[in-house]
Amino acid sequence: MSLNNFKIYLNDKAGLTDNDLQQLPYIPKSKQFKKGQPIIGMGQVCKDIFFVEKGLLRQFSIDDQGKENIIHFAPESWIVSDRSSSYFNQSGDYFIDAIEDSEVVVLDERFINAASEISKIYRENNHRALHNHVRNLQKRINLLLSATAEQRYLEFLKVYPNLSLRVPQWMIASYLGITPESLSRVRKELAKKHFK
Amino acid sequence: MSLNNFKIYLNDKAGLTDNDLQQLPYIPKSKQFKKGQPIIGMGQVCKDIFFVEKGLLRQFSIDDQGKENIIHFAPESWIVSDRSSSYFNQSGDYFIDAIEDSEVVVLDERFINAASEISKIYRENNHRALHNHVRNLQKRINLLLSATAEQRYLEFLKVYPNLSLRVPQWMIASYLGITPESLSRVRKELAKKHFK
DNA sequence: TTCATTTCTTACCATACATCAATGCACGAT
DNA sequence: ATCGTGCATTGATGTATGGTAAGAAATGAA
Repeated sequence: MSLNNFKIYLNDKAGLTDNDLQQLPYIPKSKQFKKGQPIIGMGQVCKDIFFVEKGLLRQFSIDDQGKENIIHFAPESWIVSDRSSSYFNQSGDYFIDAIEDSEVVVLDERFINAASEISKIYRENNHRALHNHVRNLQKRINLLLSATAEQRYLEFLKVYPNLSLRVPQWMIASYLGITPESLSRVRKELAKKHFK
Repeated sequence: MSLNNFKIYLNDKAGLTDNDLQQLPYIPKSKQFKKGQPIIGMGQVCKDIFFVEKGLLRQFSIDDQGKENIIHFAPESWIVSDRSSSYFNQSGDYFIDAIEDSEVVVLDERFINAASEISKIYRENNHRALHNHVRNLQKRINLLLSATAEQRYLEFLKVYPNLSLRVPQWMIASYLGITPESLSRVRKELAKKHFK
């Protein structure tokens, strides 16, 4: 419960000084989530931002055929939220749940608004982070438009190093937009290549 | 050169009052671009935002095999920019060019920063617009992960109504992540279905 | 207009990935 | 240990989309 990662985030990424922190309405606490436990469900309006102190979350949608599509993973020190829902007050299109037992800091609207009021730096960093998010999403779109399953898998390994062992393969497959069977074959091919 | 759409944008979408406008360092002018003319090239650092007063732009990247991938189209009153490049001062990953003869308002860093300083509403709207952008990108990823070429084409028709006749089919195909030949076949199938 | 170039369509075959089904393996519950 | 359940692998086959090539149609230039 030490919230080390979160403190680093507040200082380094968010840019909030100790002085700023004292002006906030409250200091966020973390919540525990068990493996498999939902953090938000589809259809809920979600105004919170989730900071992952420890563990691993995933954000995904479920399409008409009932198939899960994983938008992204969030390991330690990453942030997730259903921004579409939070900003437009519409019911969200996404689920978030825990892949591992996780410790998550929940930042609600009040906290975020207060931090934005208090600190220009926070505002700017927030904006920058959003731009970075857009950058990543566009890159993902590019890959989905043009890359093969193998290329997308290799990119996944780059974007999420160390995650390939923590995430079950069928989830990775879902993230890549292929079936678990296909991913298995891709991995087999890659293994073959590396022995040559 | 009346900049009607742009004025509507400044008032309605950006939320800048007449008073705000007078405080700005300058009032942006529009530039003309001929069909096919580049607006920014890959590798350039781009700190500008482009508002389309009239005409039609596209944003795209070019992958290793030299294939163009269209990220999105921007008809009248839409905005494009290479946000990844503008915010991180890195060379951009994208091209923007004109699909039709176009009239484009170029908003540079100075303008955007000034407007952000002057108006809290502008800042908030800007932020909201970014969130909306993220929402759209995520939706696009979802489609690319799970939908067939036909479903993606139907979605394109919804997102960009009236554009299917203005954009050459090979560009639509590029946006959808399929070949022009496949799009041709998809359209044929759809026509067949509608006659029954 | 006429000619040249680009875009669209169609046909045929190739390929990547999906689907289905069977098997094996790991891990937790009892 | 034993069973059950979910996950990963493998093979056989199906299907959507890609690649190539040719001709038709549209567009643009002279």
